[in-house]
Amino acid sequence: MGVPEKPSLDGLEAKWDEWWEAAGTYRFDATRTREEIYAIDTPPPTASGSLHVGHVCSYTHTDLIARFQRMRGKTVFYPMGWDDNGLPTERRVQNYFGVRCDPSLPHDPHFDVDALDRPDEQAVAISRPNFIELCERLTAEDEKAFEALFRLLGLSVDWTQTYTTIDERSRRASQRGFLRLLDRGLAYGVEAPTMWDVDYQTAVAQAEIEDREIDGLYHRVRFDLAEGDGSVEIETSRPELIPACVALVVNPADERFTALVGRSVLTPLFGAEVPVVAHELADPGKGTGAAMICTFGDLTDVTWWRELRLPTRVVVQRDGTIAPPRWGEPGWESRDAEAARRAQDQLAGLPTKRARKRVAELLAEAGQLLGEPQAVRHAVKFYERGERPLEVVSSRQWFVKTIEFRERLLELGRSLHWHPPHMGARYTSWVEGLNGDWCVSRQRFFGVAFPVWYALDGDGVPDHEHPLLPGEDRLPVDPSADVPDGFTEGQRGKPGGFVGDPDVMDTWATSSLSPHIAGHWEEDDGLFDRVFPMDLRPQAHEIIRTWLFYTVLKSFLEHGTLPWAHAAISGFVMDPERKKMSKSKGNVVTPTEMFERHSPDAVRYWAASSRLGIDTIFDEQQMRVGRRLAIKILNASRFALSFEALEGDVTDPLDRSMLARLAEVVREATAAFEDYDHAKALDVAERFFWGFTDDYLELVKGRAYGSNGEQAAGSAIAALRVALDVVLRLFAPFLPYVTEEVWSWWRRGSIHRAAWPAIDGLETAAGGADPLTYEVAAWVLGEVRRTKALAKVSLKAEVERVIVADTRERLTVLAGSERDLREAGNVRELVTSEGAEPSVEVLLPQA
RNA sequence: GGGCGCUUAGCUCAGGGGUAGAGCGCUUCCUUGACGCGGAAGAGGUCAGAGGUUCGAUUCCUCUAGCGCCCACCA
Repeated sequence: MGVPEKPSLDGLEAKWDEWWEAAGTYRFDATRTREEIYAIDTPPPTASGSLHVGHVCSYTHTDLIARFQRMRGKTVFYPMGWDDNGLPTERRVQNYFGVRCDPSLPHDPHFDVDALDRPDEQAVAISRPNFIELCERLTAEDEKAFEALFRLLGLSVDWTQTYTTIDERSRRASQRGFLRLLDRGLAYGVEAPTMWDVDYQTAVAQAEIEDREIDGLYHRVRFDLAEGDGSVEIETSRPELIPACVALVVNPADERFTALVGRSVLTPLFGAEVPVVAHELADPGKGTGAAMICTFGDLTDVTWWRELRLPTRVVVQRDGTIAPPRWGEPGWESRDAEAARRAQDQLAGLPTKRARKRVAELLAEAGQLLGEPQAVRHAVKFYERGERPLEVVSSRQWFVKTIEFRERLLELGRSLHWHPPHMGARYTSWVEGLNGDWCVSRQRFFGVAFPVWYALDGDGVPDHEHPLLPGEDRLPVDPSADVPDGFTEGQRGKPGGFVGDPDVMDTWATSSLSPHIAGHWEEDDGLFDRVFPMDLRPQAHEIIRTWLFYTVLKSFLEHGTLPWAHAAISGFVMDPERKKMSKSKGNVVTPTEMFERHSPDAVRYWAASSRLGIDTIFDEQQMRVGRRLAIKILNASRFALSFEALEGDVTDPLDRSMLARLAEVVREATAAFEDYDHAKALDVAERFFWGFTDDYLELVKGRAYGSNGEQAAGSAIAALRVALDVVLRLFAPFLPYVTEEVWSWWRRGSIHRAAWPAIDGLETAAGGADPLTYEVAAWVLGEVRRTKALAKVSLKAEVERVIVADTRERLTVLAGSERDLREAGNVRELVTSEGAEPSVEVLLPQA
């Protein structure tokens, strides 16, 4: 191609992206063996959001590793997925098309959303398969935009390896995974109390729950003994649950209550006789030491209820309101059912928060409330997307066994290579804190359906104990549209017929199979066996407890192994005020803007200068530095390739010494990359490069022009070319565009398929030289420059004499570069003085 | 309440038992045979605080403080 007269960064992106695509530069080679493959479990970004600089940063980190591994000779399995499964997409489709999903509706094969008749602006109910079609249609647009942006960023993804988390392959993998767990008894369905969001009206898993501090009131309430005099006081922030109270609990070692254990008390207002029981989990230090057990106020209640085999009396309904009274019915016995009914009538239909206030008033009127309620701030559990506290609701859900494998899961966490290592602690603390099996069913619509139907008996009651399952060859199925073997569509919902399971899977049930989906599990065995277990999972730290944990769990349950060898955890991008950049905070910067202003190479430079696991400050200044580096590479390369004399053998001591130094740089950069420390690799390469242009190029350019004859010039030119070749390859993972551009001037093929620089070759070229010659020469030249700058004279200004004082060793090697040094510094005479403190005295002519 | 991480120049960050480092910003200078979308140089620091180990601590240990994050059963 030749060296251009005026090199520029403009237009490199379009040119090289097209070239790489046409040449298949980043195409995965499925014919290679496992040892020759580096497989990455790329995070699928959420399709209904938008990409911001945080994505740019973390995806760049992954790309650096991919490019390094590719240059080391690996064929890189670097797929891309789009996460279009789940609530964000569901809500977006509802708003965008004005529809809502009703899973009970049959699939309409002739459905046309554009022809929908919507006279009253009401959302139109459509079937789940039709709803999924709309989700796929809408997200396809986002996915195109995302791909364009990732291409611009220069990600070396193999764009023929893409998937979406709602596509057929993902649904098939999710359902297959579920059926296999079910078959082995590792997944099970059960009616049990679970955390429930009253607004979304769905069960949620522990991983989606977060604590939030809210204001509450402690109410001190008196429970009178059922027989004889006496009472027990308790404190509660949830008096509205008194009708659901089934026992009081105290610690067995708490002597204050020893005499009461085994006796009964009456619930205030409702007159239900409940026992006082003892359990280790009761904390003598909290409240009065005695607590109410309700069905269900929190997960501790569930534990007590289960372990103490207490009865159930549920008052909170699925929409978060208090149920109408049933006092007097079986299980709702009361000393005064009429009074209990009257009391609960005043609460029925109220949301818990309002019922709380009302109960407090009733308690006060009844004289059962002691003192004024005390204000407290306490942590309460919320669904991470929810607005009201979670309730514990009993419902039928699917679970995946987790708890019994806790020790094995902890072991697996320890054997995973975490980058940085301390991120492993988050996994450990999460697994140690798990309090139940993974609830994988959600009462939502857009998601992967459970491949399950239930036979209906003569009364139309589903038989949950014997689910009807499809063969794996039928997957994916939608039980709301497909029919179980041996039935006909006409039998749907009829006594003696069947119904489909209405729930969908937690999105993580799909995401946790990303290695399986990307690797075509059970569909292309050759491929899956070659890429799994994968080498790398890159991801953010906030989803260690979800995506990372569930992927480990699924891989362990299915294969007994870790899904990957390494986990690279990236930090957040913070704005200059140190707030996390996120769409909701309105402080996001669009990547496109940054690409236009600074170039993709420059943006990558900023991303690459931050290390894994560290939060990064968004810094445009750093992008300017990256741009400057890219431009410097263009110009220095052009210069280094511009000398007309013939390339010779590298014989000059300074040239050899520079190459010896470069060998050290390659060693350090390689070690850093192998240790997943890309920032250090960049730093090492960059440091060398700036010295190379400031010192080495200055020192040898006269000689390269021929000032000392052909052979001396030939040595310089050869060394320049070797060094440039190596430096470009060191920079290639970081600055793919500018390095490819320069490579194309004088080399064949793509630099991104070239070999990572080898130390051996450089050491051979250096002929056993020591880096010291280069170091001392650069030092003396720097001192000459400094003197001239301080004297405010041109760098070209002539120097009378330079006197260098140093050790014999350093003065000896200085002789090897004396001629270059005198020419570069325009120095008439160089004198040395052995033994003294190292110094350089620079004598300028008298003005 | 438990845990993890951070605290080094105005800013963003490296470093590591023995004169404290880089880039940016700032100031000054230079139109040098590639680079003004340049280049060179200068100023700038009790390495958060207190103890301890050591001949010597910014570095190792302990504690304290501040910041950030993760986890924790709502009495």
